[in-house]
Formats: sequence, C-alpha cells, structure tokens
Amino acid sequence: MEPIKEEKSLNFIEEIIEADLASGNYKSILTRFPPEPNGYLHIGHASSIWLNFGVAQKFGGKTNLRFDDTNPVTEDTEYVESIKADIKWLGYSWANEFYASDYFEKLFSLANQLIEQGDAYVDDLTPEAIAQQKGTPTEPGINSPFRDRSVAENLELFQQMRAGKFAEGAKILRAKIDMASPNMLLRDPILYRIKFAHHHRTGDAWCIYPMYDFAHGQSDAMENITHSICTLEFIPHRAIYDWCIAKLGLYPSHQYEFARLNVSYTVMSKRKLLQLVNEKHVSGWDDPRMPTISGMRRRGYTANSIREFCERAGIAKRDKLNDISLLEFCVREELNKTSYRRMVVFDPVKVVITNFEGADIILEGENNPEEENSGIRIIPFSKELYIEREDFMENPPKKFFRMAVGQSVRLKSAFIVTCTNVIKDEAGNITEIHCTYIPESKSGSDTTGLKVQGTLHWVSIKHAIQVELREYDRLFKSENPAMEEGDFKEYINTDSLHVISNAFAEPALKEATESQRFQFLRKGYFCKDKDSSDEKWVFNRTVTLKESFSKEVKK
RNA sequence: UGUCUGAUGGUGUAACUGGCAACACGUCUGGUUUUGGUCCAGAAGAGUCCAGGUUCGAGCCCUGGUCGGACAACCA
Repeated sequence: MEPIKEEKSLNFIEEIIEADLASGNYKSILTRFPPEPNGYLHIGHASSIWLNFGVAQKFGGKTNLRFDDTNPVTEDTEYVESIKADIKWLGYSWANEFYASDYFEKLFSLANQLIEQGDAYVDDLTPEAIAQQKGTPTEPGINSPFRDRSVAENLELFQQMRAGKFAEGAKILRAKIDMASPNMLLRDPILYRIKFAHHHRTGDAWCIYPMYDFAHGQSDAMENITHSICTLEFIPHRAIYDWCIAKLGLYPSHQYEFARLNVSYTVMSKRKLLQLVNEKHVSGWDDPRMPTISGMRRRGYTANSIREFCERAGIAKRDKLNDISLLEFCVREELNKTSYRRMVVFDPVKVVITNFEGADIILEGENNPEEENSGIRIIPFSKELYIEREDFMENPPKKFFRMAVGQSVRLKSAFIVTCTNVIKDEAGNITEIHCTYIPESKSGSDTTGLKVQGTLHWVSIKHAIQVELREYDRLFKSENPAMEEGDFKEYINTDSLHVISNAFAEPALKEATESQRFQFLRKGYFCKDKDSSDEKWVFNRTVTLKESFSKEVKK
C-alpha cells in the first residue's frame, strides 16, 4: 500500500525538533512565518516558508503567519495582500493570521514592566551621540548620562513619549544591559522610538513603535511559538531575544538560525529588488525576470517546482549560493510531465509543398507524450507552411539533422518531406523552400519504412496565429551581484529581455489560458502572459529545453 | 584588537553520531526516440581548510592555527 520511501536524513532544524518532541520538551510544535510587509516575497522567502510550514506539517504542528509590522514608514497593505496571496499560491495555509501591531498595547505594558524592574530607561541622547557612545567591536561603550534616571521618572517620560509630547528622535527607550558587552547588540539596545507616522493598521493611534528586538521575541512568546526559525544574521540578536523573555518571564520560545537561500545571477534582498522596481530596471515586482514569487509565477514557474527546489537546496548553517541550474531542473522536471506540447515557429521561413494538391489535411498530435491520457489536438496541414529559419541550411555540416536541399526530414505529427530547391530574392535571402511530401508517411500510419534523422516543428500558414514571445535571460551578468565591488546595478544584464513579435503558432494555442503551461516543441516551456488580449497572444518563456546541439556546435 | 558563526567534488546537501566519503544538480560517453527534449546505461570529478593530538580506526572527538561571513540602523 504505502510506497516505500527512501529514508531521508533530517536537516538540523528537524533534528532539533525531533529531539524536543522525543524528550517531551514540547508536546507539539508551533512555528511562525514573520514577513515584514515592505516588499514582495522572493524565492529566498519561499525557502523559509517551506521550512516553517513544512517542518510543522511534518511533525504534526502548526504555523502562524505574523506580519512584523513595527516600522510604519516602510510598510503597506499592498504588501500584506501580495504576501498572503503568494503563501497560498505556494500551497500553504496558516493557523492564525497575526500582526506584531496587534500586540502594541501589550508590548507597551511589557516595556513598562521592564522600566519598573529597572531594566530599561528613557534616553535623551541624539542618534549621533548614541552611536558614538556605543563603542566599537573592540572597545567598550560608555554609559549614557540618562542611564540612571529613577523608575518613576522613566515611567513618566515613557508615558509622555506615547502621548506625543516629544519630537521624533528626542527620546528613546533603551534596555539597561551592559555597555561593555562584547556583543554590541547588548550595549543598551533601543526598545522604542518615536515616529509620527501613519501605520497601515493602527493608523495614528501610536507615535512610538517597538523595535524588532523588542517585538519579535515577545510576539513569539505571546503566541507560544516553540521554534522561532530565522536567518543567520539574527544570531547575535538571540541574546536580546533570550534576555527579554527571561526578564519578562514570558513563554520560553527559542530562536534557531539557518542560512538564507541565495540563487546565482540574481539578488535576494528586498531593498535591492525595490531599487530595481523603482528605477525601472524591471517592469514591476512581478516582472518575469524577478526572483520574486509573483515574478516567477508570471514567468511560468509552478508552486510545486519551487517547493521541490527548496527541498533539494536543503537547509544548513553556512552561507551558500545555489546554482540557478537546479531551479531550472526542477521546473523542467515538472513541466515535462505536465505541460501540453504545441508547435510555434519563432523565426519563420516559408515552405511550399510542391506536390500537395487538394483539400487541407487534418492531423492529430498528442498533447503530451509523457502523460498517457492527455488526449490529442487537431493540427491542420496545407500546401504552405512555416518552419524555423535556423532549421534549414544551404551548406549543412555533417551532423545537421535538419532540412537541406536533397535531405529528408519528418515534420512532427505530419509527413516526411524532401527539400528540392530554394527560392531567393535579389539580395540572396531565402524566401521559399520547396519540398515534396510523401503521402504514405503520415504520422501514425507510415507505410514507407523510411527512417529520417530529424524532426522539425512547423505550422500551416493560413491556419496559424501570430503570437508575441518574450524570452528572458538572467537579470545579472555576475554570479553573485551582491558580493561584487561597487554598486550591484553595474552588473545588470541589459539584454535580459528578448521580444519576438513575429512568431506563428498552431491554431490550438488559441485556447490557451493563463494557468496553462506549454512546451513549445524543441523550444522551451511557455505560458500565456497577462498582457495578452483577444487579438494578441503573448507568451513568456519559463525556461528553455535542455539543448545539447548548441553545445555540439560550439565545439 | 572583540564577540558570534561557519568550512565535505564546480554547486547544494548527506555520511545511522568514531568504521572503506554518498545523493542530487552540472559536466562528459554511449543507447533509445516522430522533440538534438524525455528516458536508459555509464564515466570523470573531493580524500573532507591546515598542523598536531587521542584512538586499532577521525570528515566526525581534543588543541592550536588559517580563511570566510555576521555585528557599531531610532531597519527587519
């Protein structure tokens, strides 16, 4: 019954959870995915989503979605909506939808608790002064002159901060930890700052907002998150995370860190992606060249292939750069099994079947040879066809299994044709290729016994529809633009979009919907773009087919 | 000059916790094929950052180095 699955080793997070469950530390687990709504989700987030939701699923636990919305100036509901849509599209559902801003009141009272305990104080220092007194990694910082204010005074001041009595930057609330700590984050970190900014959820109810370090751990604790999984750069923050929970006596959530997923030839930071959008290097967050979930979806990537990629890329603690070829493998693997085959000629040259007379012939082509019950579609065949200009050569090299004068090829799902001659214009360009066809060689009922080396895709001119194709190349010329010298934008590949407006497709493609994925025979995987209309068909290339011939040619 | 953190084929992960370094992607061969795709068969490629130590035995343990990354935002 149950298919025997190969025992796969657990990643280090799963090992921790398994041990926690086995030891009885926890009866069940609760994770959370905590995006800040200040940008669109990208493939790196997909890895985190896959981990947080996947690990909970695997061990019978649940996952909360919690928006980390503690900085109103960068956050927006547009992002909230896109993030929710992307997570759903990836195939995950959250147990609860929370917002850090839901906890503002509670967080405020926790801050007061800290003050009462003598563990926090209001500081009047300027940002510059604070930075200066912070010390350096090798030199200790010095105490603020306001560090020893009385509890009563701190309580009063903090209350006034909330009441809007002070200007932005005039006062902050700091934790009283240790200005000489070797961990710089522990040198009296800022807990609250004043911002007279409109919040996407709480509106103008607040003018003080908690910092990440005071919001995240407490939010985890309030939700009883058992395993709070984040990326490596938060390792030094764990000390504050634990400090707050201990001082406040909250539920002991624990933070674990893993290395974020990176992909070669792109960038994976919301700040950088936002720049690409704002400075119009791409058409938007969902530009098919973007590593965003929405961009990849528009390009034709499937949720399944993205999850598969995350799984294969794995989870570890060392910085890594995943090869884009693994992502491409994952999407090809799925699309090969699931997508319908269609014929589209990208760069047409006319072929005349000189011995073809009479009515057009209706042929059938299988939708997908990899899928038994995928059915067939109708393909009309007539006297005048288009084939790919690159599929004909006047002086072919020896391993050219395509069309040449005197050479025979199979037209996919149709007939074997033999090229007899070509017609050229005055400039010497080929305008027509003349062929004869063998009526007995019809696909499925071939009685000729002939074997030909090559099979070409084609369309019947009078039945074809004109389509626009958009081919995408990598967005950056550098394997790791973020690590290069200078501005990452210097490494943008300015030739990453190639539009083909004069391509012709077989008529069956008229029925295409945006959710369908196609393999254009011998060319690649494509999907219909949202820019399409009733009169215009636009298709995005998701990924090419593997191409060993071009490698052969390069030799 | 501090603290934290990491190091296994080109890339990414494993190695049942001390027992002949494995899997995937990529690369290369050959076969099949009405897609130069898929599929099938096979190959090359690391001796585990370095040096010591413990041990019958070390990628795993110990010591000391080296190199990489993070940390001095009123960002998350």
